[in-house]
Amino acid sequence: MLDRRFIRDHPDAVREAARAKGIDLDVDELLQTDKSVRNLQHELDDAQAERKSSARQFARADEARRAELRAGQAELDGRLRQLRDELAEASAQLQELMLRTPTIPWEGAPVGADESANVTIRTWGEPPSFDFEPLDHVELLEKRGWAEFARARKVAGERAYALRGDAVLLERALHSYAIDMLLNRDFTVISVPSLVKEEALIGTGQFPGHREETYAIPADDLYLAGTAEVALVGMHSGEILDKKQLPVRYAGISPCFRREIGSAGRDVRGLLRVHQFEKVEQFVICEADAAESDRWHAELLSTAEHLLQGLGLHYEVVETSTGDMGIGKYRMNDINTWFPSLNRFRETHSCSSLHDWQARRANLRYRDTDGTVRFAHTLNNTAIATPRLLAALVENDQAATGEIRVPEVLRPYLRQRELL
RNA sequence: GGUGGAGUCGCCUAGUGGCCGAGGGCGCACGCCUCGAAAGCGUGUGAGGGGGCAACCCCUCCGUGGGUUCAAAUCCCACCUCCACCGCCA
Repeated sequence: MLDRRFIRDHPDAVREAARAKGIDLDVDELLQTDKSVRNLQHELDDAQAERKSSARQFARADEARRAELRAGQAELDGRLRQLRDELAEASAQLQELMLRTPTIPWEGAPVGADESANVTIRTWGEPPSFDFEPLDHVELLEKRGWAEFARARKVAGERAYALRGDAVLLERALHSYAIDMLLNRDFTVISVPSLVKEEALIGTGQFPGHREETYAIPADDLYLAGTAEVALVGMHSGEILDKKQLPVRYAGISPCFRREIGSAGRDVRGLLRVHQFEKVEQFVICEADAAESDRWHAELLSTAEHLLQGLGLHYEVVETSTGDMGIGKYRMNDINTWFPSLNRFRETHSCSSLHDWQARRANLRYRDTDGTVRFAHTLNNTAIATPRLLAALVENDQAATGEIRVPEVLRPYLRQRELL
């Protein structure tokens, strides 16, 4: 969501942002609706003031005066009802438009319709070289008895999986490694609900745009969140934090659920795209300052890179284009990790700055040192999402025997074993 | 799942239809006093929207949404959340 005053003052910037992000939004309609909401509100205010003063006079009035007042009140009531209806309708229309209004993307974002316009800004490491024919993660996991696909799909359908044995320990080691790194950076570890209310999903911006991506539990009016960010924003929604509490830094842990409706039939093999996965998410609430926001963006990105560097995984960092970053993002950098079986990179991390777009939706504010109440900035980035990263790890670190060389950083979590 | 109780301005609390256009205390801020502080005294102390060059003014908000009434924090209904007990349960 944007500031209505900002939209009034900079309609061209909003128009340009919508165009760059490929969002269908009629800014003139938005401006007109905003104008009529304000006009109606003003009329209603005046009528309301009149009505209140009439009711106040009533108590002290004699019978004759009361009859007179009643007549005036009846007339006013009709007018009030009409104004309220008109205002409610205009407000609903405005809200609908506001929810579809994008953040203005940063000036460095490549302009383009989709991911083909993304730009690789750096790469780290080298693809591993093998003196044997490497297996893909599905073959490898099955060879080691580390995963069950057929049986899992028997109970849970397509894209289901079960991890077994050392694969589970390895997955847990990845999460522990990420959590410890974030703890060292003054993040607070927090496990959050995945089962969330609709308002939480509107607050983060998943709704109304990507409803079809989210599992719904209609019997209880709940949904399964695709990321811990939904609960983390929701938990602070409606709050006014003190400036001293900022920045809020969370390592949010949760199971994540995604319907993958837009990619039906793609990546159906293995662990690359599943409906249920485990994620440690980096999440920051900071003050509403572009430079501060930028610093945190760099910090979150750098932490994710450190994690991958520690694991010795080859990756690239991508500057995401306006058309690929989504409605609420100011800036987005994906990190794509190398998958030997695919002979290419696949997205394993996504680092996003939302500026105050999300905070406005969720009504998440803080009191600045001068006493002013402002909408905060929010940012998020993956720390570790498995099993996708687990798949990358086993593919990259496999030996000819099918054993896995454990990266040094994970050994403390695996009883110092060097090979699995 | 059942029964009972509760949700008021950061915190505690007053408030059972019009003097609530929300009172008091704590906390906080500023001032007086003081060498300085404490205590004491005084003043101030929420959010949103709108209008005005400005001092300032108007409207909305007492968990949320409806309803009754000329008038609702107060009465009625639904929902949300919390507490207690019973049942069930990892």
